[in-house]
Amino acid sequence: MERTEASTGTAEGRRARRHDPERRTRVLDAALDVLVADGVAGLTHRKVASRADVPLGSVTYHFASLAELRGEAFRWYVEARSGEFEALFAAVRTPEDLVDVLVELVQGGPSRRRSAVLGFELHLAALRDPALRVLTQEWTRASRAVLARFTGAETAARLDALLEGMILHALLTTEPQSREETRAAVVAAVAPVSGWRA
Amino acid sequence: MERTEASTGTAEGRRARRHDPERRTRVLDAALDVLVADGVAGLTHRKVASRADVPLGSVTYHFASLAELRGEAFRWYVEARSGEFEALFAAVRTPEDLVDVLVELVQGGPSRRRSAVLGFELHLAALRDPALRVLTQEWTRASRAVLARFTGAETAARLDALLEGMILHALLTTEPQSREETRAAVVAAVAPVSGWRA
Amino acid sequence: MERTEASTGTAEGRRARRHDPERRTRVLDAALDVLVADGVAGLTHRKVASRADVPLGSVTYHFASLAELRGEAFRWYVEARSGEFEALFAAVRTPEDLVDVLVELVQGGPSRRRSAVLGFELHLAALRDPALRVLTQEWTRASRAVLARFTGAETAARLDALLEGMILHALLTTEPQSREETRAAVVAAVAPVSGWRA
Amino acid sequence: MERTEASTGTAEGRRARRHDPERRTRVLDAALDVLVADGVAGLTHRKVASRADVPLGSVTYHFASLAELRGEAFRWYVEARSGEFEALFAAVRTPEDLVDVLVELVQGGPSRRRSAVLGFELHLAALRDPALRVLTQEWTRASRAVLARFTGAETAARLDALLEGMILHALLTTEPQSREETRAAVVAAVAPVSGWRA
DNA sequence: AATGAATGAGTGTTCATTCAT
DNA sequence: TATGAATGAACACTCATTCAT
Repeated sequence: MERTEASTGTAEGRRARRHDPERRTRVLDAALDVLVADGVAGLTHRKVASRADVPLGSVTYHFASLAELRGEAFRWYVEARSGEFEALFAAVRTPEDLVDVLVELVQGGPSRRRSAVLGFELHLAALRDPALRVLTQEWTRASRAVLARFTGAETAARLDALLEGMILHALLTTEPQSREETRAAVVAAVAPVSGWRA
Repeated sequence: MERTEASTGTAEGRRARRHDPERRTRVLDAALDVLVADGVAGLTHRKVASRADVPLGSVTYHFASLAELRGEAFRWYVEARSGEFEALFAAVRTPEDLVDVLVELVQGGPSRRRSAVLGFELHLAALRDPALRVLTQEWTRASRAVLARFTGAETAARLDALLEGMILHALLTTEPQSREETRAAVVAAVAPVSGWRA
Repeated sequence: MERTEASTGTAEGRRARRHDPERRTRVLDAALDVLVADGVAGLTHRKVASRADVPLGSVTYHFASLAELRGEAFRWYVEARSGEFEALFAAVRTPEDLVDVLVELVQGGPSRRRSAVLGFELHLAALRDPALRVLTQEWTRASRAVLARFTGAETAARLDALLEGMILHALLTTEPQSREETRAAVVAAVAPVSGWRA
Repeated sequence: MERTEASTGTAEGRRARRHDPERRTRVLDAALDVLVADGVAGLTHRKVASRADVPLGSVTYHFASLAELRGEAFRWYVEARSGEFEALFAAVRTPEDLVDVLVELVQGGPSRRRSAVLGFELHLAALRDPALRVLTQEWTRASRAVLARFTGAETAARLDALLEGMILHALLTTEPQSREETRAAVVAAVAPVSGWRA
């Protein structure tokens, strides 16, 4: 179904091909929009259908249950975010570069908010849904792996925790931490790095 | 029921408190139980009533809306947790004591799980409900104040973030961090303390 | 109950007498306010209590049931309105006076609206509640009696119907009838009066 | 059910109408039954569902809110009644015919009661719901237009008001007006007709 | 006499899910 | 393949009414 390109030369095949995956991802994107706006609690077939501008039946057709829709949406998110995360560090050459990127990660404005909110929604949902825990573990593993390339595994783990906490606080506070404080915290967490590896 | 009539002060106190507070706090405790078990999304009048073993109408009588019930429950939790948190550090005399307490905070088993889950539920809910943000700010302020007594304000802030992140990871991971790693991370975060203050 | 003045010379009787009726009528007035604002369907103990600024229990204490409250409120209204109606015609000396008063009755602005709305609420409620029908009959009898003093019984009946219909239309229309049309209609209905009687 | 499949035009027509209109109109009829029996105040989804013998969900599916259901039911009623009203006057040839029809309209027994009750319910509800006022205006316009064909606009308006008032009184009184009195009132209201037009 | 507490019935509405087409 | 119709369970909330004090 996913790779029958050779066999789907007919008009019908092409049409189906053209419609279906487009639908699916549009629905998943809409689901993420709803998750950002209303949280896991507010995710409903109807809201997703409305936001994706597809019939209600289309959502239930593509996703057997709401749990599946939620899971697929979060999977879609983790994949996308892992890629972005990876990309962020592609240009890091020096410890200073690393710090810059990490500070930007925490202080990142509204553009980063969506991603951060989805991350915490996923973490909290995973607390009760083992199927989602696969995703949080994958995400934790991936992000630590990226950090570990520069800092080693142990520092990566604590750095990861620090970032998570700082981002959560940044989302909620009305008096945001100054860039300097954030930088100082990041530097302190990265500092113990004995040998630079990038 | 918990006090004999003879011991309950004034007539007003007796009349006003005969039925109410027992009910109210029992309902709030039940609400927290539901929040731990099913999250903010799963908080319903019915579940709370059932767990508190009171009629449905009793919940809606004491709390005008579900939002109010949720808010009061979280307020109740923040108050209680602030007290516990404060108490944890009462016996801290040396930097080593401080580290011990913090490690215990992160590694703390099932007993701490309830509190941690409620904390994250509150944080996520506060993202969308300004009324709850008052509580997260109060909680953040209070916990940092306690830490700052030993470490100074700036270190307290980053320590707070680190703890938050580590606790969140601890809740979700299947391969918990070793006590040594946790200790190392905490020590590193506390280390910059120039002058000990306790 | 209504005429024990001679026997209630005691302090208790006096106190009850002094507090009770004040409360009662304030509640009844509040009930009429609610009836005007929200209709018979919207009449609830709580709304009445709130508008009268008395405790909920006070309403249920003075009126055994919602039906009783409704009935007493309407009775209060009919009594008051009958008096006003009577008074309106006190100064009528000539057929021209009569017409003036009737036109004013129909065209009467917002001041008359409250009364008109209550009247129709009562009529419609009486359709299903025989207890209220006593009141509509009393009101119809009283208003016709007043009119009949000037026009005779038969003309009074049709005049009454005409007024009722015109008032109802006036309440609902966006393009109100001109004063001249109203006057013409009233004159035509009064005209057949062979012999003037006032 | 009312049409054989062979007679229902296009495929689209058939598919779209297989289930829906039967349901929808059955629900609307049931809603009118409830309105007659219990008034606007007594209109509930559950009563309607029960009377229409459909599941509760079916009512909320077809009508997004109770207000919509109420509005659609009244619209349905106004359309039907306008037709009936129109038809009543189809055979009118002389002023005497007109009077006969009008008298019948007022004196009309139980058969007319349902219609009259719905009319007053609509009028009272329209007092508070602007959406319904569209319907009362349409109904007033339509009925006056019919009358005006025989009497001219101005007489039609006052005739309309008179009829409304007489019908309302007829609904409520225990001692109904005699046919002769009704006839006399109608004749007097129609009399001013200068030139007969039918 | 007066009232706050309490409760169970009932309301409008939302929703995930199923199913016929 | 895709979707509108349909449904029954559950929800937050309102309320008349009862009752202990």
